[in-house]
Amino acid sequence: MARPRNDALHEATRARILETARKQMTLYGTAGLGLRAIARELDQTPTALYRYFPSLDDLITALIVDAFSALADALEAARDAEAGGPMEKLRAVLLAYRAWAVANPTDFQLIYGNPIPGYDAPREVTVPAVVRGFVVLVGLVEAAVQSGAIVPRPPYDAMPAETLAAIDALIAGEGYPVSAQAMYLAMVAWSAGHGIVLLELFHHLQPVIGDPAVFYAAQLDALLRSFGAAPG
Amino acid sequence: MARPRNDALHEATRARILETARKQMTLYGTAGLGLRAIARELDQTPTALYRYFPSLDDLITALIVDAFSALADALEAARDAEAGGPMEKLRAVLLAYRAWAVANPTDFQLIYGNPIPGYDAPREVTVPAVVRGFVVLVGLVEAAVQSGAIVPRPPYDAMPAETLAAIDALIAGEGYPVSAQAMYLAMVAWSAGHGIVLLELFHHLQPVIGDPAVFYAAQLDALLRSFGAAPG
DNA sequence: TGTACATCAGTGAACGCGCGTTCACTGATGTAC
DNA sequence: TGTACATCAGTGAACGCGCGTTCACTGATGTAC
Repeated sequence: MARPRNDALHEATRARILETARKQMTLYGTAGLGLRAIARELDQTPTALYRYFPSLDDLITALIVDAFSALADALEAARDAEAGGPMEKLRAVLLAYRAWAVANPTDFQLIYGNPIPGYDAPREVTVPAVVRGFVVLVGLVEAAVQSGAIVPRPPYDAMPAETLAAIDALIAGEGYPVSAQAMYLAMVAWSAGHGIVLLELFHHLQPVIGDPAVFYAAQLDALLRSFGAAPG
Repeated sequence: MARPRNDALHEATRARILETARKQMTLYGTAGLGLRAIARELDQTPTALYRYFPSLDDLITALIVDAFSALADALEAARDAEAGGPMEKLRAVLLAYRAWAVANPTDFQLIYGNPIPGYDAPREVTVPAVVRGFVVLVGLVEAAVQSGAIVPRPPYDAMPAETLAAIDALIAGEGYPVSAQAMYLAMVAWSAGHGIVLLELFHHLQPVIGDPAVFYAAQLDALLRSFGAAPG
């Protein structure tokens, strides 16, 4: 080939486009994303972007995958930075979940909020990205169960038979090396944190309870205490 | 006046417009709402809608207020239909919260999901609509506390000092006839349910735990048990 | 050392589309006199 | 009983705008010979 593509430069421009897209998204919402607006901000022709993304939908997919990866990075970093046992690491990871959402509200809306009209995420590329973050959570719950930090105790010592059957089927089907109880408690913790984060993000919490960080930490500690151990 | 406006007819047309808007919203998302698209669906000129709404933003505001009202209606109906004590009524209301969201996913996204790009909700009209639903929840928690069905018990017997201060300030400022503890527990229950509902709405729950209704009911019972009483 | 040329990043015009809102209007209708 | 007219619902053309995507192109650049 007579003129090889400068991969480093190409990648850098691609990153600049995504960065600008993220900025636009912050200003105009996830549904306000547009190729022309991004190009305008970059002082470029709209058509120039087609060198980097075959279509707007592909650009959105890249944004989504990046967001899931960044969230997973944050969760892994929190886990590895915490020196304590699995219970303390679990606490750190759930705190990091909220922290990331608050620091990156638009990215959080992109991956966990309303779908973008006319856009359909290709599952084969987004699902692995979701799983990576969830694995951090489940892994720590499993470790806490193994170490005896989490002990079966009401009301979380049992789960509905139907729920257990679904989890068992998933674990068997995908070959995940975790117990059904760990996966169940991970979902319990995730959904609990998720609810607070979303209410905070759209300002439904603050008028009542003040600082959401305090409220979130209190709920997290209450939940972990119910799981069988006092918070670290 | 020579030609009085037929108020019933006018109101009926207004309702038809809102109904069509809701249908469009279901198909194309909350951000896909458009005056022209609604008019097209109604076989009318876009300008005809200006007889009923001064602008698209006013139409969206009407949709939001209606959605909050419908949700509050559903919660009140669930409370009044349940024959048991405050604890049973509380459980019924929280089940109704999820049921309404699942039955009206787009309306739920409209009021609790991503904001619509370029639209700003007028707080003086939306805030009272939000409050009406929340009052149902807080009222029942307060009644349960009064009746002794909810008793102070770890981990929900206390709350952070900062949270208590914020809630006290709100209660004093607005003159709500409830205790801080009741308002706190209402927020705890709301955010817990909210998280499950949103994960279910965007299909993050189903691949793991199967039927969200079962999971939701189990979490609800676990929470109410922690509040101090066995579920009805 | 010089040159042909494949490939690169990016341009500029154009396509067909949908959008919210304005304006001047049309025809129907019910009331006041 | 008849008529003028204010108000109604709705029309149709037009405004200026932004959108994603196509197409043929320009000029630079680095390699192969």
